[in-house]
Amino acid sequence: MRITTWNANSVRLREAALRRIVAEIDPDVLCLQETKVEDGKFPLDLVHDLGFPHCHIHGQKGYHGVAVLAKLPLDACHSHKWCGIDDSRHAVCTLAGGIELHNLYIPAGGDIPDPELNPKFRHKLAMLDELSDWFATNHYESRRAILLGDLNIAPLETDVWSHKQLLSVVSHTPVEVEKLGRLQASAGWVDAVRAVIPPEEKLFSWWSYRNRDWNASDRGRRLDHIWLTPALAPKLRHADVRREARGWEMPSDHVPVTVELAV
DNA sequence: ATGGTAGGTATCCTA
Repeated sequence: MRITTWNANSVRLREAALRRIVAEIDPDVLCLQETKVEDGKFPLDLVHDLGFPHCHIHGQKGYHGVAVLAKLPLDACHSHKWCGIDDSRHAVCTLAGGIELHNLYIPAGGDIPDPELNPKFRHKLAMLDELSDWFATNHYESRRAILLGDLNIAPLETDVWSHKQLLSVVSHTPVEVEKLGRLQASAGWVDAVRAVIPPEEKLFSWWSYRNRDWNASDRGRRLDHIWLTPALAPKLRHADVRREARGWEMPSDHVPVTVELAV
């Protein structure tokens, strides 16, 4: 089973990219973030045409929005609200075989890395805390589950183009990395991509639109992740971060990240 | 140190 996560940055503008993801990666489950569309306007015809008869969409007008597209049936689809804010940032589905999939879009957190001064950064840290408590309380460590999505944090030094220059840039600050570590510990989540691609290698999944030549300057960050609970980790067979997708026509600023599981 | 681009919505917010 191949599972792909991709921050589409507006699903309605990415028909060509979606067709390419299906043609070149062929995921069984495709999880999207930043769909930026309310459910009534989600391009369902395209989803079915792409070969996904099943989906769980959870969107809102203009901002955020997550979706799970699947070749096989999805059970117990629902969504979560965090920090008392009704943003569309989390979709949950159970895959055939009883694997629970959590598709997350963590807040980017604004520009100022100070929770006192910046409510968006405060929200980001608070959501990480709530998620950590929730996964620990519900004993996910003993379950078969997948947590993936745009977590908007690059935890390792090799997950950013310059560790030193990004230490006070939101996405790589020590306080965020510590809280992401706490979330990872909440169920013993295994970073599936880094289990395949050595942590010593630089690896990015996002490049800003603001760089004139993203490929040459290569000022990227690894913001998109796929994690597995310990029970599922032995099933991991392959992982792929599709860097070339950043160079496609009408690209998202994020590229697809995929794992293959022997289930 | 600054500003650069993209997307959605309504002319400014977010990333």
